[in-house]
Parts: sequence; structure tokens; C-alpha cells
Amino acid sequence: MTVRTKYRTKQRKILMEYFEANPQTHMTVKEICDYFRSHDISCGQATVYRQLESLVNDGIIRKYVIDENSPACYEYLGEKEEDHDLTFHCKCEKCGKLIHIQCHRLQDLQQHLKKGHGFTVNPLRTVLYGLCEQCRKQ
Amino acid sequence: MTVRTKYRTKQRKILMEYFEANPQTHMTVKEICDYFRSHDISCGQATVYRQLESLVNDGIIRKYVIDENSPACYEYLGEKEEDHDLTFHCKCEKCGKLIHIQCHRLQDLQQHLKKGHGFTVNPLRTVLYGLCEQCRKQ
DNA sequence: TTGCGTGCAAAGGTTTTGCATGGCA
DNA sequence: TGCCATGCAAAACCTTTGCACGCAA
Repeated sequence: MTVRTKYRTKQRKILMEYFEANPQTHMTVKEICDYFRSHDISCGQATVYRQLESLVNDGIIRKYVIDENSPACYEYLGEKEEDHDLTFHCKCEKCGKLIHIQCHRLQDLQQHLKKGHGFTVNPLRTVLYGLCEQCRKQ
Repeated sequence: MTVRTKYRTKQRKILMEYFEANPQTHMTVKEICDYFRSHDISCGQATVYRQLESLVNDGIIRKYVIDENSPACYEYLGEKEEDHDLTFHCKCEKCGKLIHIQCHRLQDLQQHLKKGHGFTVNPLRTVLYGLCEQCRKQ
């Protein structure tokens, strides 16, 4: 926990470049390792985990926990962090699709929960579960 | 998925009684197994997992996934199911406290997400993560 | 009696860790 | 040169699964 990297190693640079090249994309550790392997870049799995933890602590990427039996996802946050605070994630329980929703009503609700109920929602960590349109219609 | 139990076995009864005796409490599989073992009640771990899945599908208990590296938690929902459709759960990321919120703004939001975004939120599965008042003030 | 539930042990999948080696500053 | 990071393999951890046996209806 709260790991911070001091050296700027080759592996860290490569990882960051990979994230920068794939904004708004969810990537698992496996996908990252596969990518590296297929490009003949050496970066062990343990290093990927350790660097990802460090990048999360540095606020450079974001970690998603969709559910406990599938691997965690990581997403590049980029420069402007504000946008990500306004984006909520909705996960369809049936087809597994992940939907990004940016809506002022969600932000209004955040405000209300804070003022009215004393609870500060963290959209980076929160996933709304339910059914997407297609799955509901079935 | 969508496992439903047809028989009313001894193990299922014991599990249900344990939940009924501990409302508004989060319990992990390990805790349940430990409790049973310390009371000399035979109920294998696999059975606990399977019955818990069934009880979740029956709407009798609720499953929480706090994060992928800690075990899932289960909570008794009680008799009156309607209330639970209107109740959202907020979990403090710092102290772990669970807050039940019943608020029309949350229901309004559900309506809006459905009409405006085509996403039907399932409050039984959804947990809003963030900070409670005390922890935020620190 | 029929088939569902149980229990054990093993498998499965993700993440963490120990330790020797390699590389940044 | 002094640490820190890497990489491999093994361990740790939670959950699921296979299969023979037992029990509810």
C-alpha cells in the first residue's frame, strides 16, 4: 500500500506510454502482459502489478474493481482529472457491458448526499449495477 | 448463476437462522464457517458458498463486494423486500461503516437513468463507496 | 425412490511475496 | 556504489468444481 516509485525505469516508461496511447480504455494485467510479450518487451507480471499500484498512488491511472472474480481493470486518467470525478460507471449484470455516464443529475445527487446525508461519494470507486437497455428488453 | 434451492435442508435452515439473528451485520464466508465450527455444526465451506448464492438469488440476503482482495460480505435483508428496493447502501472506504440511505432523490435518479440513459439500476447489488462524515473531517 | 444438496479435496484464477540479480542515479 | 526495481517461481487467497455419498420430499 502507498507504494511510490523513485526510479524512472524502462518498464515504468513503457507502461506509461502504453496507457497514454490508450486513453479511455480499460486494461487488465493480462492484456498488458500479452501486449508486452507480443512486442518483445520484457516486463514481468510482478513488475506490472507493482508499477500499476504505484501509478494508481500517483493518480496517473485508475483502478476498477468490477467484481471479485474477474481481474481488476486499469484506465489512464490523463491530465484533466476533473472529468473523471464526474463520470459514473454502470455495469450490466447480464451481459457485463460497462457504460460510462456523465450526467449532471449524478453530480446533483453527489452534492445532495454530501450536504443532506454527510456522505461523500467516490465515483472512482463506485459502480452502479443493473441492466442495460438491450438486456432489459429481453 | 441463478441457483435456486428446492430442498429445505438442515444447513440452509441453520444459515438462515444465523442471518436472522444478525440483522444489519456483514458476514464473510470465513466468519460463518468459524461460527459453525465453534458451535459444532457441520456445514462445509462449499455448502456455505452454494447456499449463500441461493439466498442471494432468493432476495433473502445481499452480497457485497468491498474490493477484489478481501472476501465478499453478506447481509440479511429481512422480510419486507419492498423497502430494500428503495434503500441504497453507502460504504465508507476508510472505516468500513455501512450507511443505509432511503431518499427520494436516489429514486428520482433511478428513474432518470432508466428513461434518459436506458440503464436500470439494481439497488440490491449497488453500493456507493465514499467517505462518511467523521472520516472526511479527519 | 428420485434427484437435489452436501462435503471433501482439488482445481482455478488473480494477486502478492521472497530472494537473487540487474540497473538507475 | 548504494539502493531500488525487476523477474522468476512459489505462495497466498478466495471461490468454484467434480464426484461420491446422504438426505429431503
